[in-house]
Amino acid sequence: MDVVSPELNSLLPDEIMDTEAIAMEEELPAEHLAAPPQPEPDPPQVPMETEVPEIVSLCPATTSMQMTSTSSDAQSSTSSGTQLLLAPSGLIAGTTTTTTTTTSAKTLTQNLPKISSVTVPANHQLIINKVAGAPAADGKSPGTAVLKPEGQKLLVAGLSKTGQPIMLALPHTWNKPATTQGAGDAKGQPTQIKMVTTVGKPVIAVSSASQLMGTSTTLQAQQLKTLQLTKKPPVSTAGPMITKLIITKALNNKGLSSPASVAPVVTGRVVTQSTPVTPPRTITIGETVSTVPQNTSGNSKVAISPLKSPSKLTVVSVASQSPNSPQKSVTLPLNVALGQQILTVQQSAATSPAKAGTSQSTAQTVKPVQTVGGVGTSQFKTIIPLTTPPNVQQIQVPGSRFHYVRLVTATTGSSTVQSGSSTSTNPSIQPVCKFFCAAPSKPVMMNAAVRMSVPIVPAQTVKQVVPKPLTSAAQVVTTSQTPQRLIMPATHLPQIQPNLTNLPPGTVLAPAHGSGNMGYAVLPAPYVTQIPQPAFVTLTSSSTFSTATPIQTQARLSLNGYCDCFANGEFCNNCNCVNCFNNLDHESERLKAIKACLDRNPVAFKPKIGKGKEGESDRRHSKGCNCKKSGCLKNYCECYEAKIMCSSICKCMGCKNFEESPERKTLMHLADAAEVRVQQQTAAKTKLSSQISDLLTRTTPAVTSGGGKLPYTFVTKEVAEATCDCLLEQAEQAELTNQPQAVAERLILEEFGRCLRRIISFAGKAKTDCPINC
DNA sequence: GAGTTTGAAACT
DNA sequence: CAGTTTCAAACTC
Repeated sequence: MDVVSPELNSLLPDEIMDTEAIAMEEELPAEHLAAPPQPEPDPPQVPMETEVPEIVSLCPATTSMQMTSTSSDAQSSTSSGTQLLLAPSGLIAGTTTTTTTTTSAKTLTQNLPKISSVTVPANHQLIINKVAGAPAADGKSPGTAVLKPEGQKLLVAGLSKTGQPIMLALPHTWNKPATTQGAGDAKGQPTQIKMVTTVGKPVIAVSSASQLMGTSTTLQAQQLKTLQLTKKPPVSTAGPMITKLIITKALNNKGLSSPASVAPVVTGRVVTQSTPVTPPRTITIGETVSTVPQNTSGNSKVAISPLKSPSKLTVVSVASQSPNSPQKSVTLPLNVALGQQILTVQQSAATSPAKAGTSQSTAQTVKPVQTVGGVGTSQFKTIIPLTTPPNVQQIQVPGSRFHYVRLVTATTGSSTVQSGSSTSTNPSIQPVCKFFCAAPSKPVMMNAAVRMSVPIVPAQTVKQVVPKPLTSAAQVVTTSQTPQRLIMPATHLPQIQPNLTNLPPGTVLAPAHGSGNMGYAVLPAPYVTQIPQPAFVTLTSSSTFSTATPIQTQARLSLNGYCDCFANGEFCNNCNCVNCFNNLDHESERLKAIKACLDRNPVAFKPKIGKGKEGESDRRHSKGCNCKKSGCLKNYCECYEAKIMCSSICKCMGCKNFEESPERKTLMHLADAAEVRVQQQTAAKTKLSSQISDLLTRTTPAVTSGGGKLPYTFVTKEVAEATCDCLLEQAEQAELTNQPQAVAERLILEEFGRCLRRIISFAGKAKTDCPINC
């Protein structure tokens, strides 16, 4: 039984479709299959505190990619290929999903070949191991079972919005990308990553041979669809290296009618059936002959969409095509209509349009590749070109909230990624920017919404691609909302882990031009704003990065660690930096600085506040504070600032920021009291305003109804005299009774009030009785 | 708003 | 690893 230990899972981001666990699983020796693996000492990464892409799919970035729509078992196309099957994911995190996950998992297992174990760790990740020797066909074979006899692993990364578990099947041949990275990957052994959902419908598989071809057939609207991408690396010694990307997702398109049921698919096979709570999203896959002028021989465009924030669009472009490979023109416009979000992804090859797949794109045609699941909100679809796992590296940089992916391929093709204009309203993404310069956002609450459009093209391939209408074969990636985006170097970083699922919402990845490794960039919103025009972002290839090239000169002025914008992986925007290099104009310096920072401190960009170990508080400072004078009771202390107590890892002196600290309690009480006062004051003001407003609304109509000015009309000389008489009478009575002056004044004022009420009453009555004359 | 204090990060 | 320097936020007046 291969199970991710709870402890390990506790260290993993709940909301992340954790592929890291996958990598870890792969590292485990075979003998560990019988026993739960020991968690690694350190969490693979700090949990992202923001959104998590619902689904991240990768597309092969090498020579060719094909997309063809097939039935459920179409994915089992070419033999030795790396298959990635991504199932729709939705809300992954959440403690409340455990039950559902378990139930769904059980359902799943019923249709799967003998599964030795089904475990649902705390983070809702489930790894299912098939019993060795079970009569299950090799997953590579077309139409065969997903699980391999050796015991293929299925990882339930989470639950989709509809509650269906997201299964990620790991091939035994899966190798840790970091170690197997390399264009060669001469093993020639297929690597399969299959993410499936227990709920789904017949999949539309897209398979291809060399170029990204696509034929997508919409079996049913709102059906689960699978996109299979096949790619062949140009260099393969042991045989054709084919990377297949199969993405299956039950799309939840609110705008569409909900299907009665959807058949889940595992590698093209229906695993289970269940009735989705919500209608699956539908992504339209439109494929047309590439007509957009592009320099790149082949490219794939992938859009990764944000999780929580509907406004976020992540675009990952990674397809590279070898010049020698047969050109198969494929234009794959993907129209994703998700509420207000429309995502269009195009993939096209330069030549041979005749080979282009014929996928009908309709308004409801949906592209399978995407995912995203915002928590409880309509989300984007994330489409990520997939490379073979070994060629995928994750760069987790700025803050836990941003993850970068580096895809390394040996291809020379360049790719173009384009993102259309988008309107964003959400902000939940802004994850990280603890001190986001341009926005007042604070660490945990980042709600800086940024509208922007990020066209990206590979360096040296700068061509403008005009976003086209979403209608059919639009060849742009459009999102209604876009988030903060970061740009990261495609350098080879040791800490890079293959985890494309951790791509932050709004992440835009694009391949860098040039042969060899491909670079990807994540562009922050500010970055876009710096683009004077719909220009394209030129991405720097990894080759430009030299080892440990600290910025010692001017770049350091603003690219040092002191800049919060930089520390948070953001471009400076509207901040007060002097000689700022943290901008587009100094992209290379910035990238080098990032590299230098990461060389010094691999976790430099990770969030400081992460999860504590099991049994400890959920949140704790990752490094611990080092306060000496503040007693950890001032905002100088990062722990205190984060509203968490100091932990054992803190090196502070005279710490008073612990549970039983009287000083801390006092501060807390004072803070609470202050807050209560503020609330009370606010409430009082609100109430007073309401009363005044109410008084005006009640009295005014009686007095001024009909447009007349009754108060003035009825306060005649006689009325005034009568009122004065009443007041005098009241004064006399007070005097006769020897009332104190204060009491006398009060009685007089009360009498005056009564007089006014009578006047108003008469005025209103007169108005009603004689509306015309009055 | 200016000056001081403070602690993280960079640097040596 | 420890000490020093730099820096910007937090804090005080």
